[in-house]
Amino acid sequence: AMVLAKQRKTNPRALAQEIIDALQLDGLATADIAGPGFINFRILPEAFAARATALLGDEKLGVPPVGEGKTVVVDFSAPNVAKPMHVGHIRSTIIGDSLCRIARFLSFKVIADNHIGDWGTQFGMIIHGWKNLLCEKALAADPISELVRVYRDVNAATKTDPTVLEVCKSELVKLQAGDPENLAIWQQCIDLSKAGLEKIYDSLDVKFDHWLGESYYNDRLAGLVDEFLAKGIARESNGAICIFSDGTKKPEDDPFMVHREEGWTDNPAIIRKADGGFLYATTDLATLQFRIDEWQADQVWYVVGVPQQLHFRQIFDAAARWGKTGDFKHVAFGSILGEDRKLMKTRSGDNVQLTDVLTEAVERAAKIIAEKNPDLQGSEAEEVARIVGIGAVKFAELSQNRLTDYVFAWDRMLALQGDTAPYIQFSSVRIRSIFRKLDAPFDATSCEILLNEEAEIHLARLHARFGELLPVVLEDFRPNLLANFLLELARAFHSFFEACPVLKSEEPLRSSRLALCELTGRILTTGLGLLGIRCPERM
RNA sequence: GCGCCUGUAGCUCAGAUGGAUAGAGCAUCCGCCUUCUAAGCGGACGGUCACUGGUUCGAAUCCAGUCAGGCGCGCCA
Repeated sequence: AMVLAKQRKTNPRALAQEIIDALQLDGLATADIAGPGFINFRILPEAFAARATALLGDEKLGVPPVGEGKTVVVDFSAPNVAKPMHVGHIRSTIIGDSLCRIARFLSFKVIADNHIGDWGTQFGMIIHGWKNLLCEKALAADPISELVRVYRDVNAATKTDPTVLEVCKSELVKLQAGDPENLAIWQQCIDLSKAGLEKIYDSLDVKFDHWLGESYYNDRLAGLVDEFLAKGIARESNGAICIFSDGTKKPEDDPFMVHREEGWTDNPAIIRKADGGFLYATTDLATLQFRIDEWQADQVWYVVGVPQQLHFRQIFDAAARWGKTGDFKHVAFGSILGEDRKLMKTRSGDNVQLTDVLTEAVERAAKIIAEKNPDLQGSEAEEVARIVGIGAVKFAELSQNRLTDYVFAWDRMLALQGDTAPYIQFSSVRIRSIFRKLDAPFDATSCEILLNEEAEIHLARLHARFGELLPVVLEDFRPNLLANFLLELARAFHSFFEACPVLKSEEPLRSSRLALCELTGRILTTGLGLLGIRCPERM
């Protein structure tokens, strides 16, 4: 009551008492005054019990359909073809997939689009290498590695021999002009790369609705530039076609202005090079147009690293001037740094590959399973190792704030102890174990939840929070809030598990506790599912 | 030069709209398996929230400045 008391120039504690006297809490809570004028509401256990009981019959677990009627396109992962996915790609892929799952659960119509880099200048080198350096055997064994090798060798050759660079450029020009041979090579590269990518996405349990890469928008780019010119949004400068500031914003808020030693100066987005080629910005604008016009997108979320922030500010600004309206968000994330605290560069080549991380994760999980639960054998043990290992990697990523940079470290990414997915999965396993011991089928919908022990009340309090939390997660695109909530719920369950016997308690307590277990299990598995993490039956 | 992100326990990190004694995990130490899976539970230890000012009854949180790290700023993506 302190803020209000100040406005009214009255005593805060007295005002708090007035407020309390006027309230009708109807057995929902008690209220009392504390400190300088806080009003503390204590929700009664009966109120939490009623809430939890109601949730037992709710498919959506109290989550409101805030996305009803809205279409959102989520642009994430977007690797370049003919290059392996390294650990730097993991954030976009995992965060983006999780946002898709959460948005769907909140009743958005979600379109997951993998905007792969399948039309870059790198194809000049790849095609030249394909024609001259390709080893068929190596290509058959591991296509992406061979493509990378070829690319690297050509790239190295261009450094020493300028004629190689010229040849590469002419291969690129031929490709862009529609030369059948080069197009065929290009198409093969795409197909081989996609097959490799699909394998990783399968193991990560990540799915896309579309794979509309850069090449898909090729034939729209020339028209787009013409339109920007005709509408006066872009103009020629030094031979290139550029979008400049429209002068409506203060320079410091204008993505088309930059400050250098000499003062504020133009910082245009280039949509056509002096040589006639198109760029990243051109493709992105064409892509945005397509998503709005063809897919009727109300929102577009770009799950792309923080270094591209300026690019997206320019794209969104240009789109607005172009008349493309919608709610566009750059869901930026911090960088994964190497041991030297420098950004992991794609071109440095010695980055840790994503497949190696995933393989190692599953192996470490398998080792712990063999140690902790030797009863698990064969294919079941392998399946559990995959669920636990991959889950741990995903959770390591999703449980932290997306904007913080971090130094890649195996042990941190692969931790299976502590605040990790396995901790949460284990609580779900304990719940399933209880239900396996049950002699008769249990129907929670006809149960009433009773709360007496502190551990029970704590559980029910968390149950009530799930539905409130999920919309907040999407407000700022912070799946880590969900991850942290699930840790809290799992922690609360483990405490409950130690303190409150379920099967050995007397009715009606037994049914109540079974219902608490069922509700907890449903929220845990649903919540982990929204992070793209599965729960095993046993572990 | 200007802009964006980050700075919290020995280490790795949480801390939504400003609220009361700043939280987890790892590590260290002490307890708990004849009871539903000990990948667990209970407890201890550990902090000038980078620094300096300001706004406020109240600041890790908002504002200004300083320092440190990362990133970005015309024809790559």
